[in-house]
Amino acid sequence: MKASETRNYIIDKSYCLFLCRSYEAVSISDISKAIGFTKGALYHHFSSKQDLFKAVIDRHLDMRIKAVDDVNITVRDYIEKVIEHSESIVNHMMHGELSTSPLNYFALYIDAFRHYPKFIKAKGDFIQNEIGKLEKIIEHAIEVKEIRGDIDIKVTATNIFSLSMGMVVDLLHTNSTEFAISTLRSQLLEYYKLIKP
Amino acid sequence: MKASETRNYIIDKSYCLFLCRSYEAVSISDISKAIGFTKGALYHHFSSKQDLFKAVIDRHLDMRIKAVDDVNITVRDYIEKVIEHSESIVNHMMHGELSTSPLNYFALYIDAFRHYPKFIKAKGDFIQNEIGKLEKIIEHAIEVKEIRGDIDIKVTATNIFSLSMGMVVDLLHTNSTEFAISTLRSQLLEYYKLIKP
DNA sequence: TAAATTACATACCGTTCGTTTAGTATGAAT
DNA sequence: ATTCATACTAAACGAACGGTATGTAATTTA
Repeated sequence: MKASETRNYIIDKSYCLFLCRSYEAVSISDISKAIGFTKGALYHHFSSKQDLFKAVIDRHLDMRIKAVDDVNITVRDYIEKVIEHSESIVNHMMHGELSTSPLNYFALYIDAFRHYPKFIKAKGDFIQNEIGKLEKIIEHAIEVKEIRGDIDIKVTATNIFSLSMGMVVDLLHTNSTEFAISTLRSQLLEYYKLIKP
Repeated sequence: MKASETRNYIIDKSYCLFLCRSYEAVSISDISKAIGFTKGALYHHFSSKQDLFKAVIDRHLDMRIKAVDDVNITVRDYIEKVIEHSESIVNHMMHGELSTSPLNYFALYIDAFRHYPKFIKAKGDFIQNEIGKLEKIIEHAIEVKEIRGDIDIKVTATNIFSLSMGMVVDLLHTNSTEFAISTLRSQLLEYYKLIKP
């Protein structure tokens, strides 16, 4: 098999293991069993366990979650897009080929933070950028009088962002995607109701 | 030394290690070095690593975060109490005797979820209870016309709760307690402004 | 077609893992 | 004074850890 194919194959299989257990809990032997190759083969493609882990994170956790690119949309549309996007992510988590708990995704993020320092910085920048976009959308919405003008733009953006983040805490305990999504929808729409003129 | 004292001493020392690294990453040898006793002594007080870990969680993560007991307060007071309470927790995290990142607390929660099944249930119940209390406070606030009557009580309670949860995401990336707390305050007060009559 | 490189397997390295077993001071109770 | 449980130490257990050295079949290159 071609090297790059095998490499990606190993990364994908390892991803499943790292996702369902922790970095430390997954051994090289576990991985070699899962991929059907020996440890020697594994170390032919990756220089160390950390090296493999970083490759896993780069491939599977670095895909930027751009729910919305266009900043020229209404807040209402933004909310709808965020809900749609959250739904697709959650469904992918829970009902995808490897159905797993959102808790595992959190855990993988934390593992990435701990074992791959650059990742935490990238993630922080991403969030800042997302909120920045949202601020512009809100600013525009005020101009066209979609929402009230007496609100704090920065804080409102943070609030809307926080609400979508709150969903994940929800998911951690309920384990029902339908409930979590419908709750998120209610929360965002309630907030939208409040900031309408 | 008395058994119970030693036991608690071991739990406290182990807590520091489990907090700063993960369950798997902390070995029995690490712990025995930290406590200054041999591994044998450790196994005299605890039957297994898991047993010790559960004791750590019971002692250090089970202290219910009851920011507010009284449901006969205004929403405004509730918000103030939540901020105060969050501040004290965050300060304890970052500037306590063992100054650590909030990320570590998250990680410990996840470890608890994974290695101590009953904990996840207890935590879910606790959150439900907290939101329930908040609902009563909001209900009362509507009656006395502190806040608008046209809001959804359940959703509003969830929203306020989500905002405080959003702070932790903030903390994960900023690492500045002052900023996180002041952001939380702005967020909650902005929301309060929106639900005022 | 011969040489060189790639892609793997096999076998093993020293270390550390969680756990157990046997033994020893210590202090209280009989 | 003797018993006896308690609180610990010391040493070792097999298993598993991450990693490596060497070997070999297959593929590519010259």
